[in-house]
Amino acid sequence: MPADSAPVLVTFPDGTTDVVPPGTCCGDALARWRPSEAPGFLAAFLDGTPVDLSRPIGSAGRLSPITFRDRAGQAILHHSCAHLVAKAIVELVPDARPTVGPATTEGFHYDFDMRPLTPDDLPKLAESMSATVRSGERFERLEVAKEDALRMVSSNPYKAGYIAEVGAGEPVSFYRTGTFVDLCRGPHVPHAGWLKGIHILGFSAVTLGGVPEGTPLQRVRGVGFPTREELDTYLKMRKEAEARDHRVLGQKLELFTFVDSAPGFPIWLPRGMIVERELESFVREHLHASHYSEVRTPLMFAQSVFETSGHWEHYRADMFLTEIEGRSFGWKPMNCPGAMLVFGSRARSYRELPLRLAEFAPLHRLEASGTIHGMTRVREFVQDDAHLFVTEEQIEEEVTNLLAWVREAFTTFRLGWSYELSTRPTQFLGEVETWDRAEAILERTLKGSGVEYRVSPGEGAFYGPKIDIHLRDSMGRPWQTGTIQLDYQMPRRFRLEYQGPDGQLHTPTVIHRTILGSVERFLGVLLEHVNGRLPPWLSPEQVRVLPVGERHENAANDLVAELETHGIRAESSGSQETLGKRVRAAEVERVPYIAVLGDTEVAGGSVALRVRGQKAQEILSSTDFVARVREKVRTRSFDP
RNA sequence: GCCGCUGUAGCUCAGUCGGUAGAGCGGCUGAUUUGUAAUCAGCAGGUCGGGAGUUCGAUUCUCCCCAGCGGCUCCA
Repeated sequence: MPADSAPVLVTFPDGTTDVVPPGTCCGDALARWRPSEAPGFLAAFLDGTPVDLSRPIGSAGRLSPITFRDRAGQAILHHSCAHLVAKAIVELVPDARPTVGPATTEGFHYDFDMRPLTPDDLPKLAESMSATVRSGERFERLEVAKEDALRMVSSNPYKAGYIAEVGAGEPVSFYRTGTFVDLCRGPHVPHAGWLKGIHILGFSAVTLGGVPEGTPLQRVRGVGFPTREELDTYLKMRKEAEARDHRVLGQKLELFTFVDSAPGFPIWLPRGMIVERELESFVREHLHASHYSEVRTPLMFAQSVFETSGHWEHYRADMFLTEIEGRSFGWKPMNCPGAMLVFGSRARSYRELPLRLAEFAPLHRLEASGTIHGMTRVREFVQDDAHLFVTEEQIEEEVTNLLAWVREAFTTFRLGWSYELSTRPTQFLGEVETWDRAEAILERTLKGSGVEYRVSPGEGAFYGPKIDIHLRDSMGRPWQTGTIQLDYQMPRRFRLEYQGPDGQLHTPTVIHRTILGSVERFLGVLLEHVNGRLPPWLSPEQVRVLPVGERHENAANDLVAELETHGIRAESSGSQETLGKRVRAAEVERVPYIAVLGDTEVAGGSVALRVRGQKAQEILSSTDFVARVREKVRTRSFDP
């Protein structure tokens, strides 16, 4: 009996086994194992490799199902959606040349070399895709020899390029959906009927490989779900996320604004300024406890300072430059040069180390016009910045303390964050050995602190490796906030020295670090995270006092005065409007505490308290109320 | 910076097939004195993003610029 006609032993994830006829496909084998769940299987792992359900099982092996609940399943479904988009595009624009269409974290995109898309194309694409979904056409795998594959894509140099990367002698796979055939590794969902929840989110031009002068490709972005209902749920969530946009909230809550004549330069409004100052106070409290000193250095320096720091060579393109009496000056994009000058302002002893210099100065960076984005990407911003001058032996302890502060700070805001270790870039200062040593220290510290982190090779600053902290906004876009960077170069370039216990002069190492990062960006992300409902300690207005009627207005004013003497930001809202309307206004304006005063309260020296977001009221004495608000603010409670 | 789209009152938006614009919210005034998410009425508010062109006439059509939005790239 030939080997390929012998029954095959299949092992399932629960350890059970089955013997199936040769040539049985993965889908059928899985259906025999779990008949009731089989309709949810969209692909399979065969010996750990993702494959189509239609893949025949060649020899004994482990088989497990993939569903949309699995990360891998989502990627497979999303990628299948990308094929549907490509099919629709090619039908609409026959000379469009598809390039790549990967699944992404949220959905998928597909890039095409074609004429620019317009909004009018979208309904046509949607109609075409839904016709394919209705047809339920199968995703059919074709395996061909490399030479044949190259012939099949002769009109598409992009695809030919991908095939060229396939090893000699290896077969190349294509997938056919109806009349559309696309080069693809697979696997795919069994048929187009799986893609009822496909939706195009938008399109845009992208430059191939990030090369600005390259041919722009048209990128179609989308999401996909197995059912229409799941898509609707997603779109609803997305709409809610859009409503939490910090640019909208910032304007509604009168925190900040922008004008056309200062693109990328935020205007902090009075209420926003309160939040900004509270954030700074939060940081300063920590700085004080952790033995930092605060300094303030010039916003501008002559070119020579930036030549010394290395910015002139490595960062000039992103700096605002100006000329003063014929001399070239630059607006500082970072605080480090100033910190170096402070350290160098007199002779230093090893007894002063670690010397921790904090600075909250405004920084200016000439960000490209297409990149500025609300408060999260601006041209002028303030960081909770500091430079720690240390001996090499002190680095690890300082970085460990910083990681602890990261944890404390972000936990206060109930924000989730992630770490990224960025290593030596192609353009760098100093010696490779120094970089290796610095990278090793950071890695050791991260491991020692027991945190998860991702490594980004080549993404370090030009003067040293760094640990970056990332947050995500309401739309899931990642933003870098904090950063901890090691620097052996700048102190040397500024000829900084301290006298060691050995009587010799040594060059200190510097740790550049900011935890919240830019206060602007941080507030932007935070606003989206809390949907504008800032914790009481950060709220510009902490208490709104509402007199029920005219005769309660004096009592309301007295309560506001009482709150203010305790440092609580309170305002009363007169009685011209109905109580319902004023309650609504306070809720819409995200005031954490609403205190209503009517006959009962005035008579009893109490307030009817409505906590933001909670319909239920509570009657308590005004003394207790004041104490409660004070306590929530003092402890920086997240919830009111 | 690149590609596409958008730009009408403080905000959200309608409208003008080319004949200089309207609503709701907000603001102001008045009436109402209200018990927990929108009381009623009146009034004010716009060189329709800026500039040029076509036209008897441009907010509307064309071009240029500016800004915003979505991506790309880059970054705190």
